[in-house]
Amino acid sequence: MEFDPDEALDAAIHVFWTKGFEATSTKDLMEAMGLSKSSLYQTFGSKKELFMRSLVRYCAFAGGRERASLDGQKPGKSFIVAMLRALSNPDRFPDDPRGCLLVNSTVELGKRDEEVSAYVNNRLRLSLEMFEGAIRNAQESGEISPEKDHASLARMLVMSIHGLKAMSRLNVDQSDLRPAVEEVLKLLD
Amino acid sequence: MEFDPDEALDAAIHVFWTKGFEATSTKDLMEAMGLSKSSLYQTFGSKKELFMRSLVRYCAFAGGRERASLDGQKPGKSFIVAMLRALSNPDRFPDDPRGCLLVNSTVELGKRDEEVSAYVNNRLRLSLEMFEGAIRNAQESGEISPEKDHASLARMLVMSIHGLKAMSRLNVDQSDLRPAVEEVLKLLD
DNA sequence: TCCATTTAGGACCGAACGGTCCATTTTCAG
DNA sequence: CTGAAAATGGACCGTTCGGTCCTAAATGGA
Repeated sequence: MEFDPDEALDAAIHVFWTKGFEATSTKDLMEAMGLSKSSLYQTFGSKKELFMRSLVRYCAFAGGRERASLDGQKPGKSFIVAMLRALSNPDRFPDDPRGCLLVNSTVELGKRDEEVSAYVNNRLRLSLEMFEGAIRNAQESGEISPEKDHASLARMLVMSIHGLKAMSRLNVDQSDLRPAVEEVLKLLD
Repeated sequence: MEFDPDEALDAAIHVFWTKGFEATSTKDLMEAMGLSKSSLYQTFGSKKELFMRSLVRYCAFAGGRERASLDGQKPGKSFIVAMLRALSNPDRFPDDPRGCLLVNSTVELGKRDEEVSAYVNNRLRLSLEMFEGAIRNAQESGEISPEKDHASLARMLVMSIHGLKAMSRLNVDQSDLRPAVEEVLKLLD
């Protein structure tokens, strides 16, 4: 039976997401992915390579639902609001580890691994550009005051998301974070 | 020569802060603390206990300078502003790892270690209460509109700090984060 | 059916892990 | 100076780490 590399990657994502890179052992990965050690190394080369593949695949899907809901129209204020509310919704994927693999990786490996650092930096830039674009669109359509600084607003949004996802790693009542996000969204008014 | 346990702890803090718990080995600790393995285990029991001691000591000092600058007066809006600006100042301690050991520990261990999780939760509560108190003080003195919700504002501040510290782990230009913090501070007006 | 490719299983590797133990040396107070 | 306490270095422990390799079994296309 040929295994599906994407399914296997999804399982790997889940493990790395939950435990982090260092605390995940090859044994953890074999069991979660349902692969023998030989197949694992044959297919993915090394733990680190597998991690990078997982990270890339994770990013390809993260936030995809919200982006998809745009359905071709230009993102504006309502897109930003929907995105942040969705991110602060604890029931988003009931069975997945809370927090964000990208944020986790930033904190765990950002200072220690060049490859991860470079990749995450790139994703960060894309994310910033997306929000900047949405803010500018909203300014053109009059949803957001044109006097506001779209660059610093976008950075503020990205920073808030990082805070949200970092705090989600605690077993606190997630609903406590929604009002905080609502406060942040007031900056768009 | 008797060694100073506090100095040794400071060295341990530095290592855990930089590398995280999992990626720090006993060898790393011995070298950084200048202790033999025997002395290390004699004095601190285990890697985990040493980590907890480090975390507690870190917390005893983190933000202490700003709290000290209060000099007895009740914290208000200017305290909050000063605190967030100080936290977003990359040159705060030139030689220490960027980011925050508490936030790092939240992300790395929050979901996986009960003891760390409980401690960090407690710290979080204290932090929230401090900001809530400061906001209420500022509302009483008229610095902040009394119509604002001090609870969600405080959560928003704590969340922003988490975001700031998480993003600080990347080798990005730190000065990019200051405008984001300034945006957040506008919510206090 | 046959053969080449995949996959599985597990033995095996050296290194590093966290941790223990003890004999020796160093320190310091009386 | 002396003796107890503290610190050291290093041997040693079992386990696990990431990773390799080889053989045997399963698979699927021709």
